[in-house]
Amino acid sequence: MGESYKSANDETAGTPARQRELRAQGRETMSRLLEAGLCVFAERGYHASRVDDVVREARTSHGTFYLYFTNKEDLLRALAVDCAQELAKLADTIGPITSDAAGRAELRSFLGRFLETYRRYGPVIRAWMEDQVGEREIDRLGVKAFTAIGDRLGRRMREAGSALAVSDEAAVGALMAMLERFSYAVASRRVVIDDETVLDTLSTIVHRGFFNARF
Amino acid sequence: MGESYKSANDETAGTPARQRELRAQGRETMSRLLEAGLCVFAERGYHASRVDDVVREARTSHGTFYLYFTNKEDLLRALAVDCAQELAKLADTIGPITSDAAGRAELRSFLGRFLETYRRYGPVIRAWMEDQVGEREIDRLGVKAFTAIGDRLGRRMREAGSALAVSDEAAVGALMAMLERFSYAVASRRVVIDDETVLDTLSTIVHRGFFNARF
Amino acid sequence: MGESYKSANDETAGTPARQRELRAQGRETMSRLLEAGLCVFAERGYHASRVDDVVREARTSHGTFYLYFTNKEDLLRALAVDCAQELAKLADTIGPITSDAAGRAELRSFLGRFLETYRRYGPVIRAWMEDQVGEREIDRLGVKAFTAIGDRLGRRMREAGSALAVSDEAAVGALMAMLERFSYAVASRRVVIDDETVLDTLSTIVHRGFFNARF
Amino acid sequence: MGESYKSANDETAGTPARQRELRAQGRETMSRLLEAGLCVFAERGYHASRVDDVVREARTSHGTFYLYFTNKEDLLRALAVDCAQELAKLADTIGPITSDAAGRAELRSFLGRFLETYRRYGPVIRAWMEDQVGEREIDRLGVKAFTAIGDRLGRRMREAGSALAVSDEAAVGALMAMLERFSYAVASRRVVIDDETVLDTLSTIVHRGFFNARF
DNA sequence: TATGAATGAGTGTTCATTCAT
DNA sequence: TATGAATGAACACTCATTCAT
Repeated sequence: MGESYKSANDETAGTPARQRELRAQGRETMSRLLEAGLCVFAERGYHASRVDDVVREARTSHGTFYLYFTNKEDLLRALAVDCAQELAKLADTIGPITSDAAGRAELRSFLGRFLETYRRYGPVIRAWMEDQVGEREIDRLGVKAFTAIGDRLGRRMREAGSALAVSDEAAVGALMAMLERFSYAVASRRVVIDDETVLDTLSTIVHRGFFNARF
Repeated sequence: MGESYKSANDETAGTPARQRELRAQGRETMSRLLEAGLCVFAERGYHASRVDDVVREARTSHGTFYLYFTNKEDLLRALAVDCAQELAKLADTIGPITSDAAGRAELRSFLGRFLETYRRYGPVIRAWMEDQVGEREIDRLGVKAFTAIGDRLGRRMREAGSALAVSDEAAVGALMAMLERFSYAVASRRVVIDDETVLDTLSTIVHRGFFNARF
Repeated sequence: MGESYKSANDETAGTPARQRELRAQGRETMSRLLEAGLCVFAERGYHASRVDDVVREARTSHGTFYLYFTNKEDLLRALAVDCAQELAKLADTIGPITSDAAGRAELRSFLGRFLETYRRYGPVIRAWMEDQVGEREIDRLGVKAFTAIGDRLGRRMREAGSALAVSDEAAVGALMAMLERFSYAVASRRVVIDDETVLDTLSTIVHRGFFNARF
Repeated sequence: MGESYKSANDETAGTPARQRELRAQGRETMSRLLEAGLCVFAERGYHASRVDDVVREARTSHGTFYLYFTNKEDLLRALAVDCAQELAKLADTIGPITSDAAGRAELRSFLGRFLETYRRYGPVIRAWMEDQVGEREIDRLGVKAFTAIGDRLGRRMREAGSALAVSDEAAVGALMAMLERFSYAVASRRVVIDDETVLDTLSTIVHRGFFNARF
């Protein structure tokens, strides 16, 4: 990833205050800052992260940071744009999740990709879920991205004939909640279990709980 | 709740630096501060909450706060002690969750109580789950409380013959993750669904996904 | 000592804001506060001492303190009055310090009494010497007391024919400086030497340095 | 002096939290802060000095202060390092103090240099002697520096055959006490006497009292 | 394009003093 | 006479942001 400086013109996120055109060196610096943001936010969480930490991680200076981002939130926004894009792609790849073994495989595959995405964009997703963002616009990106995935999963549930859940909305909400928080636990090593086990267990549970699995 | 000033001697949490004897007025003020803490933390989250907000909410002064708590963290600790106690009680009440309708009823009842507890102590639980606490001791309280519930639920799963989950630990982790985050979504009105629907849906899903429900 | 509550009417120091006449219980409380002041000031120094410490030491309450003293400084003033009185008495007892053995004995005796006084009133004297007092009046007490002793010692020097010191004023200043600070070192156990040795050494040195000792 | 930013690497005192490389401007600011510290501490004493006073004196901002020192104590530490160094140098220069006129001249010269050092570093020395420092490490610097001078003077006393003082330790203690406190009195203009007179008087007295002077 | 330096509003905490009972 | 409770001004320290080079 890390191509937000390409989409900068469209989104006005992660755009240097004055300059638009970035040369090689500029792109390199910005990329380093984005990466550092991801890294520092992951360690401390967005709120507790200091611009100072980011700058040190990116081996650049305070002044330089504000050459590329108007403030700390702007860095988050840039990352959020990338993350939302990634999640949108992810939503598109969710194939039919049938009640049989094939459905379970599809589900497992999706869960794996979600976990992977969380591994990279976890801090952004956390900021969304933990309500750390003070700005509508960024929040909206998250809501939109999660809604896209949730809607798709909801549709797949209905296709699977999983009518037992009283409320689709509640079911989808519960599923997304579990996905997000458990991914956090796994990605942050709060829960230490190898990925295979995690995915096996999770797909089984979700398949049975939400997708009417038969076996 | 709000009786931490009773258990103060045992726990030394939420106790004025020098173990003062509190009279009626003092107990009243302390109780107001605890309540205000819960309220403010719920609105803004622990980290973003200012001592100033808490004292304004409690209609008292800045100085008074430090008469009862050594610092902001100490207030959190006091609340955490209460919360942990509540959760411990909750863990004890989780009866057998069989695969039949009775089991589902038991599960639903537990989920309802959990949600209720979350409604009161949500901010404390959030602080635990979102890793906002800088202190081991407080964290330990949370880990212990959640472990107690998780262990109990895990035992109930095994009793229900729900052997399909590859890893008990992963399953319990996923369940707790869903419980915590979905309760947050519901309690904070980020997801707006009436409690009955939430509980119906959740108990069905969890019953099927984790407790081998037959129907 | 501790009779400042008797002289209260004359000095208006250490006098309760409203009441003048103290009954037995009142005198007892005030005395406890004075003693506590001495004790706490000695440990932490006047400036660093908290009213809270004094009150705790005197096993009484915050409110009570302000029943007897208008503020922290007022407590110091009360002690300063006592101390000044003591030092004045001390000044009167300084007999002729001749250049012979008898003079040295007289000197030693004075030094012993000074050290004793320092043991009790050290913190007050420190406050004077370290310029911790923000109030003219209290300062004046100290200056007056020290001047009285210094004058007397100066006279004894001249009587001893110790004309070698170029400036009487400077000599007296140096002597008082040594007395005060060395007493502090000894009384506070920063320098750990038994009193006999201290007095032997000091009297010898001072006798030779300031009083033209022959032997 | 004021070269603590040079010795920063060795001592880690007075160094910005994160070891920054200081350019000309930075060094200039730091030097201004050190100078201001000396100035303000001298006026009010270390304890009573406010960081605010220091930055006002240095004509800089509150935030800037914390760019160079982690806290008020750290500023004191930086000054203490410089002061200790200066005193160590001073100790090395104390030549033999014989009982004759030459010895008196040597003594007078030392006293002059001590007074000069006190004029600059008085507040630091005061902080040491008045026990205002809450930190072992800084204290140790002072003890070490004073011990070095005291040891040297003690040796010179013994060389001078001044065996009359019962206890070397007590004699040295008394001498250092006098030096410190009288220097304070002179440097702070509490005692107003011109330097020549002070030095003449002091050297005579000390020579006779401690160094067995013959004349 | 890069950087070290400077800033000041915001926040946590202490403590002398006053108040109500 | 005694006391626990309350207060708020004063101070230390942080950190996002701006500035000058």
